Amino acid sequence: MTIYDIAREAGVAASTVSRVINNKPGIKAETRRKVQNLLKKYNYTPNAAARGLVMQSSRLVGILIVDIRVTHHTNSAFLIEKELTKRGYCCIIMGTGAEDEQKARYIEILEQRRVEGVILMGSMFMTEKVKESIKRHLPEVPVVIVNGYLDLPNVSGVIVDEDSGMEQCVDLLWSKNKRKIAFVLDSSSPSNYKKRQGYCDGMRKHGAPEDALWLYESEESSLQGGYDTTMRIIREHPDVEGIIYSIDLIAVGGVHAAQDMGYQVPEQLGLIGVNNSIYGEICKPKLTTLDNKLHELSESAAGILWEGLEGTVKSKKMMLFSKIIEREST
Amino acid sequence: MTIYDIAREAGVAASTVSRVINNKPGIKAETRRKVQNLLKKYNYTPNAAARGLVMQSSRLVGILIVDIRVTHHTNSAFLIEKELTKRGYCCIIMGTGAEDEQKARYIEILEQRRVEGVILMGSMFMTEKVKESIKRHLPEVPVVIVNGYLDLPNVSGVIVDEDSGMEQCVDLLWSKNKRKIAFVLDSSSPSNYKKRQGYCDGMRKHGAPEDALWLYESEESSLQGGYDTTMRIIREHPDVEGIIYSIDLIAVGGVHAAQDMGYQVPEQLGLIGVNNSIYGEICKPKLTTLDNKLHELSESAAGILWEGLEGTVKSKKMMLFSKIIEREST
DNA sequence: CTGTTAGCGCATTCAG
DNA sequence: CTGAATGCGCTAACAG
Repeated sequence: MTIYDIAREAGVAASTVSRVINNKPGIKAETRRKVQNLLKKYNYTPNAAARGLVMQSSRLVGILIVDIRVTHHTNSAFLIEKELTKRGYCCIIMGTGAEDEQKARYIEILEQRRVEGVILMGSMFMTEKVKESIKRHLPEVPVVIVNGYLDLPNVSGVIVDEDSGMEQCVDLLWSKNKRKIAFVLDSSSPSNYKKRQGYCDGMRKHGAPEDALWLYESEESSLQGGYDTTMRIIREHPDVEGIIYSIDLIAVGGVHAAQDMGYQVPEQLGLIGVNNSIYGEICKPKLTTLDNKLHELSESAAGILWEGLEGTVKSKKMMLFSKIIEREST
Repeated sequence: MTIYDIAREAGVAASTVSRVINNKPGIKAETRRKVQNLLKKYNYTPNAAARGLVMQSSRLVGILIVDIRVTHHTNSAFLIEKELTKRGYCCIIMGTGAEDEQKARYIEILEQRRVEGVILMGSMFMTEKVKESIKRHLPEVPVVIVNGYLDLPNVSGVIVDEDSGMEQCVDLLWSKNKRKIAFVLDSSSPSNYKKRQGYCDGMRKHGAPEDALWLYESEESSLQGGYDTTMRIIREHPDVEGIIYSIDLIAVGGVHAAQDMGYQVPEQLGLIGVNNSIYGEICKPKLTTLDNKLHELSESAAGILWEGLEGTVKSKKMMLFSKIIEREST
């Protein structure tokens, strides 16, 4: 069903139908009514591709997420989608996969769809290949990275000070007389490296020698990964007094391991996660966590993208501040 | 940058450029090379809207999710997207919101984008309004509902026997000498009503009188909701011996409430959730849960949609069987 | 092997 | 107030 089909049956020209569809003024009430009836009768819906082609605009925003199973990313996407949908844009969410190749590939796919704005979810998009792909395929379109940044004229970033947040976590444990503190990374991402850096800085600030920096990496970013890694820490350092994890989920695995090994949490061993996620609330004892302000991050990102969509595209960098939520595990 | 721009600079016709782009045979190697160089030089990418318009095909599949924050739905979407992307389709995921109006609205949006297939995630899409909207806007396109079904010629459904699964949960508690069993609903959805039905049937099967059917509804589908509802149950029925919840998350809230009230789980009070989610593994004691076969459900849905995309569209109905994962809470 | 032509469905001139 | 003509970027049929 096209406007021509409608036009023919209504005995008018296609342009008249188009005008009715778009609520343009200057149509006789009777004609309008007649066309509208036909529109309804045939459940006519305009073809977005054709319309986008002639209007030179798609009203499409792409949201790229490395792994849509990751709760804190979909939570964020949810907020952003709500915000942008309210403002008349159509959001399409896509899971890219972790490979750099794929992330770059999806940026090209977004160009093919001629999106007018892009949200990149997470620091995992801070790579050279992604940067190159944006420069190549979307040099004029506003792009906002949630918890990341790339130095390009059309790319903005909203980041959170996870490094200094981590320092505060070290401070917190230190204030509870925990001195032997390990750090566990769940995966390789710029955000996680920043956290690790914050841990190291915090430890050094308190005068800890280099060999007191116990750095661990979990095999996988899962409950089991956190469990296994914590077991390893306890085996290698039975005198450990505190462990900071790069995300809540593996921290919860750590809580389980500590309990299975008979360590009292928090008296004997203080545990901290990151994200202020539901996992920390489910856990028993409830997990102390670094709130990295996901909600505010998303709202800011949506706001900045909105500015870019409406006005002139420019690069912007914004920082938010994390905050410790102290619960029962410290 | 269009094929005309490329054609002009290459000194050939646009159709030649098109042929090169689409790897059609019958182009002199030299011409092909010359065009390809220009294509690369300008980072040319075809406009999907224009191509879709002339080819009468979008290679687009829409995945509708009521709330993209719900883990078991995004997990499912992840699997489906992976499957369909592998097969050359571009998946766009959208969060519709819970209102019936919105769900129907998004179906229209999918028609505008001329998608070639649709996945509806969850039984929440089993409503008259959605059915009407499909009939109106997508009567020819293959639609697959994950854990649901609508009686329309182009709609298929993969469902799981959550009702009989629930009966088994009752059996399990009964076998542990729990007789006073309550049931908690986390939200209104056909899937949840089926679960409730299964609970009722199970209780009756064991000869429980009607007034032994303790039906509860949580204010909200959250940890807190499960906690509060469980508190209410304990207050109203201090002699309760078992509680079955429609999803893991609120069951975990129940575990917390039971512990806070000094009930021994599982000795005194047996608790069961549904979904076999990570929440149940985090929880202490670990939650017994009804595995509703999310993974298989998703794979089947992707498979059925694939058949519809490639062959003739028809309606199909498929049933999978749930299975109890017994852990520490029963 | 390549160019010309037409048309996908729509919005927007410009006439009338 | 309405119609005819044009073009958005692309592919395909038909010539040559």
